[in-house]
Amino acid sequence: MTARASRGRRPGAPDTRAEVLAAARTSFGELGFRGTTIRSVAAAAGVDPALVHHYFGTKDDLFVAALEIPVDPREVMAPVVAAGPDGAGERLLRAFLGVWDDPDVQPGLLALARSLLGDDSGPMVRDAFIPVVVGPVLAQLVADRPEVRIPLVASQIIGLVVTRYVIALPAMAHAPAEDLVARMGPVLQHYLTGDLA
Amino acid sequence: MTARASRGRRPGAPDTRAEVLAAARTSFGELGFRGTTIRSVAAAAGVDPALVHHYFGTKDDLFVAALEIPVDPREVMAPVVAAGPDGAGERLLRAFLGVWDDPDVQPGLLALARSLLGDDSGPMVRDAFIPVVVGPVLAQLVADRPEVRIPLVASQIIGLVVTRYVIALPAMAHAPAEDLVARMGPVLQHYLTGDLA
DNA sequence: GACGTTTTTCATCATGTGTTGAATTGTGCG
DNA sequence: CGCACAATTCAACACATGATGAAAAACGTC
Repeated sequence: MTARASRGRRPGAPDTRAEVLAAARTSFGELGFRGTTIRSVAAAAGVDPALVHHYFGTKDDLFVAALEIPVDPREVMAPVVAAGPDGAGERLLRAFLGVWDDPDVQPGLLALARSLLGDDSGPMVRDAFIPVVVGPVLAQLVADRPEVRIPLVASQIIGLVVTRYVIALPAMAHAPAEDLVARMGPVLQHYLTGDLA
Repeated sequence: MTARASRGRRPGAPDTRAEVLAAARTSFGELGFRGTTIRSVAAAAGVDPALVHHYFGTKDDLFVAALEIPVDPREVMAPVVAAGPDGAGERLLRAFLGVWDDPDVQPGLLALARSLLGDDSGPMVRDAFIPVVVGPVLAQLVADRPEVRIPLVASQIIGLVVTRYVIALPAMAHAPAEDLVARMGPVLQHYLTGDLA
């Protein structure tokens, strides 16, 4: 306790730990969890594989560290839901794209998405992610029959994520966010509050 | 040529080869290419791993064998495009769901989709699958600006595939096909021929 | 019954992986 | 300087996987 000041070596001038984490993020985002190897991450960071284990423990630990995202979904969505259902489709999309297009956040989100889609984590996203995280937020925007409308909204948003970020279809990946808001916003609005046959 | 009739042993009464192929299909569909192991496929078929190699060669060969699908996309889509743009959204969706809901075809398609999404085959679907296979078909249904409309259609259909088959959100997975046609058909129609802001 | 062919298995190799623990280097503090 | 501690690397283990080639088992044909 008594001013147990640090002795010994200080963190290296180039923050190696951060470089390893960044390499892990992009690798997880591009190749998924199984496709990413500790050795390849270490190589990308110009470092020995054992160092990766030294900083982050097991591979799973490294994965959750790579997923750490400086964004609170509820905080982002608060203004969207606060403004009521009118025009919610476009605001929802704008907020969503704002987060995903942020270069600081995108690698982590991509890693999350890639693994949720690829590595047999169907149950994860089906039983936890959608119902617990995004479900309650969308529920406040929906006109009625949320059990029907929310999956429809999810389907269009997931399609957007896959085509724009995961697969990166040129027309989707390079389109300005506002173009997508204009084209897909009405569809989301329809799913949220429109007539549902 | 001269009635070189088969001598030796005949194919086993329970068609082992077919069982191995079926096991491979479901495994590739549930766990993707990387997640599937030759040993697990052999175990699921109650068979020695070497037998898998004996029938289908390498793991890649097994994969393409598992993808063999008794469906010609152009044949399925022909009536859809033949009837013209009116109501094409609903017809497109109906034909699509008809194929995917066929239990004979679904495992192979799932394996294909899972791997296209998961195993870093972005370039594959981006540069080959969409432009070559589905692009030309959709191009015949589109009002104008195909480079904008086709990706939008793709995004909604991919969202449907992911939520209904890959992730299997209950509301999407258990919905009767006609319900989905009624709810999402108009959206596809809008992407195909509607006003695009 | 004996041969030939196919099916099926056994034993094995080479490789890549996650992980670990000891050893080495480097830097600041007394 | 020399000590303490952190950063970093080396060497190696245990394990799973894809793949191979030879042997054994099953079955129809002559």
